[in-house]
Amino acid sequence: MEYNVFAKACPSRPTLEHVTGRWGSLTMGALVNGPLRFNELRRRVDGVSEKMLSQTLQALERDGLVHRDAQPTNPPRVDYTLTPLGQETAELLLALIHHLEARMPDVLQAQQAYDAR
Amino acid sequence: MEYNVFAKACPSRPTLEHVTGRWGSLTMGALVNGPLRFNELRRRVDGVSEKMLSQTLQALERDGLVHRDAQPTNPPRVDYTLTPLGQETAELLLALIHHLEARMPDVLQAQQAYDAR
DNA sequence: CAGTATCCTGTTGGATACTG
DNA sequence: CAGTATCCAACAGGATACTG
Repeated sequence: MEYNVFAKACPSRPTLEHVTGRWGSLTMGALVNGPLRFNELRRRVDGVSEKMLSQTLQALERDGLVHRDAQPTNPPRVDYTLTPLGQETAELLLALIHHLEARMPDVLQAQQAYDAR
Repeated sequence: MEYNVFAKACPSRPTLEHVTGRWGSLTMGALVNGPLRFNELRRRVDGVSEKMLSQTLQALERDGLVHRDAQPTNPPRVDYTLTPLGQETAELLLALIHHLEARMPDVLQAQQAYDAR
């Protein structure tokens, strides 16, 4: 069986969207250096709401990319970790992110040229 | 100057969203093997509407990732190409896409285990 | 062919309040 | 702390019709 993300109904497409989506990519990226708790993640992923972070983590957990470790203590403590598959994925994502960050001067220049037309 | 996509106001964040967004990633991926015309792209990126493809291409062109080459003929002919920066970016994106496609069996298994809880 | 314009619906997603 | 529940505004995005 071949998976092809360019096909509308391929099951890989939702997963790609979870990984590359607005909050998915930043969440994966934030976890690449080790486990984080819910509110630590919220602070790292600047701008995310509780609701969206929760939804994002659930989708990534369901895809087997993130592992959720809840301690039944009071107050509760939940650590989020990348699974091995998630770690590999996050590293590819980070390569993309770092590449874009490094080339932002070029991007900004292109935007100015475009807007000046 | 340092760019950091995890910061809410960093100019790199919109660009990351263009590249990784629902249609951006597929559009970049479709162009990695060479130029395509508008309707060729539409067929490759299964499910995209004219409107979204047009918007996506404009955003990517503004970021300097895609080059738009319009011939003033009748009927019109427009070729979309990746810029050198776009080509580098698309290759990193493709690495991610291919990795996910290859690991989809693991993902589907994780989803089933999650849903069975 | 390569779009743009318009309309309209569904989803995204933020704010707020509340729970274990 | 780590969420869930609810409400609502904004926007994404599809369908259709039209233009150069």
